[in-house]
Amino acid sequence: MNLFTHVRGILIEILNNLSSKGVLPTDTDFSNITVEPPKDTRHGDMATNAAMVLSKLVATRPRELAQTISDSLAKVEIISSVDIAGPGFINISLSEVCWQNLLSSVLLAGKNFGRSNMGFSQKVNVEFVSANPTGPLHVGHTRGAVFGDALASLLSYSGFEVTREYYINDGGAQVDALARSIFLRYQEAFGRKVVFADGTYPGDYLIPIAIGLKEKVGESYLNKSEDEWLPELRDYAVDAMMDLIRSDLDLLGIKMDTFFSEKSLYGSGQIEAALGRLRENGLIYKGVLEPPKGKTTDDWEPREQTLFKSTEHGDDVDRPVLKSDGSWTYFAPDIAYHFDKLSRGFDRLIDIFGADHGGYVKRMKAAVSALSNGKVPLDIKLCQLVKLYQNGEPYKMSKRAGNFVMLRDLVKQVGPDVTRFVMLTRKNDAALDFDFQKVLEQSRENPVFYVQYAHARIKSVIRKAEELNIDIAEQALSEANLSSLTHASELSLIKKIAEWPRLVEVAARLYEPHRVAFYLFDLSSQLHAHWSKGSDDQSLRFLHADDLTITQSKIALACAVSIVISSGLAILGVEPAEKM
RNA sequence: GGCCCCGUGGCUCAACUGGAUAGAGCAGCCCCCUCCUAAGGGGCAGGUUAUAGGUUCGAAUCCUAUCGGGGUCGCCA
Repeated sequence: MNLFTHVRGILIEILNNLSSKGVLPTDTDFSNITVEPPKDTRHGDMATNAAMVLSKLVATRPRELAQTISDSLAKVEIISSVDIAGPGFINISLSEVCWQNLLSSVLLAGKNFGRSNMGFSQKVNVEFVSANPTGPLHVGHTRGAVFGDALASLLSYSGFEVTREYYINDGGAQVDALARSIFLRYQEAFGRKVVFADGTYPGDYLIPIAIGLKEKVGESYLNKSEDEWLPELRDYAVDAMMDLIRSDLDLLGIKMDTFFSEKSLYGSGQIEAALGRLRENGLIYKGVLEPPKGKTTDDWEPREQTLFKSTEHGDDVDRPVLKSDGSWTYFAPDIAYHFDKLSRGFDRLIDIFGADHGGYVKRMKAAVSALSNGKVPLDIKLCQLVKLYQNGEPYKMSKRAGNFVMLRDLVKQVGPDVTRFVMLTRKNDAALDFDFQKVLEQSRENPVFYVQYAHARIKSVIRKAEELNIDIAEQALSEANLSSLTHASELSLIKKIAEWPRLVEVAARLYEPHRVAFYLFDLSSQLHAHWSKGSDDQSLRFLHADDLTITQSKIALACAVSIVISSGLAILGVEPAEKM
């Protein structure tokens, strides 16, 4: 349960009451009235801006209105005190019993504490990674992969029906280049000398693929012309690359629900159908674009093109859908792909792009808006670059030198948990520094270890409690007598736990899984602080061999913290540590 | 030049999308293990939120301009 929405409900009831008494106008909009934890805990447990928001409507001073509202709030059973502060905040404190009861309900809910139906089972499609099938994933893809997967988990935790999807760019010329590169390696496997020209892929990862090809087709390709082997080899190549990519994703624990092939859109009439839909709405026309403003226009020539009128839907310029040779631009199958997503009945679409694709955001949104008549929102989250460091020194990657750091090498070196957590400790639209050494440090500077250590400490005392014959089942703990949990440090730990459902809601609404990581760090910090207080004040320790009732109540608290930590880590895709 | 993102203590970042005295970690100084995991905790110090205006009860957050950093810019996907 979310105590904040509960108290907000009580508040709204009071406000409705004031409406019917004529103190407030009838049909007042209460939607921007909030009940939130105050920044400073000395201000109480919760604060509402109600009086400040509403005072304009009734032409009274905020503090005066606040008095009226707080008179009613003070009568509510779970509320222990109400006061008015600053420009008209109403600060609310809840009774100790209320917090103790909350702890019980957390234990009763177990790992479901924090889940919500905020999404109303709406169908959401999260498209992410979608790397070109020309090689294994590298670090550049990793952030988007982790972000998309965590966002998908977060949304599904919040009651959305989520599909994880990968768009395979297997339609373009790069697949030909890939096939030719494999053919070179294939010739090499027969001892021939080969040269990798510009535009081919010289990476070692193609060697085993070519050997596989040799085993499959023998010598049969050696003396054939390109137009004979190329069509077959294209499919073989893409399949092989997608196997590589799938196994890379596996290393991070990412399972896609759907792999959607760009190629499948060609020759099936789907691109024509999508563009047909736009044409019906009068959004396809032939015209000449203006040259880009201010940019050097040496090679610019006015040219008539088939254009999508994306400016009708918020884009800056209209976008071409046909090349001069009559084939589609990249954008055309992308429109068709999103049209396909719409036809599959999703209520909202989310695309995760690298920041270098920021220029496509407006046109893609325009396309979805046009195709769905503005009914289905497309949200595009951009992931900024990851800068690699080795002991504080920038780690240089060069595509030409071929020393690109691969996802699998990264994960092999630091492990999937560290990779995932660290990638999520920054907002998606801020650049991220990733230092191979620092992420393995075992200190407070490393959030992964800090959170894991908190969890391991809790698990350790729970194991010891079990040895004292305490029933550590969540059900039993939820029924324990918790009235001894009255110390400020214990109550503030409970209050931090109580913020979890609200935090999840905010993070899900804003598509910001990093908030989960920061919350877990905060919660762990409080746990560590509380733990240390046990050194000065024996009564705060979790284990009391001479008083099992007290011990049980303390273990209930510890257990609730571990529940929230593991739920949060589960959203991030990180395994909680039992021991360290 | 157009568009998008970013600018917060010496460093790396938060700030519940407009709330109260802007919070953490690192680095610096001081302190805490006969005691559930010190891989931890407590304290001191450090800020005109790039700059200048504006919007209002109230701005790091919204608007305008300027400066600085990154990305991107008509048939490459």
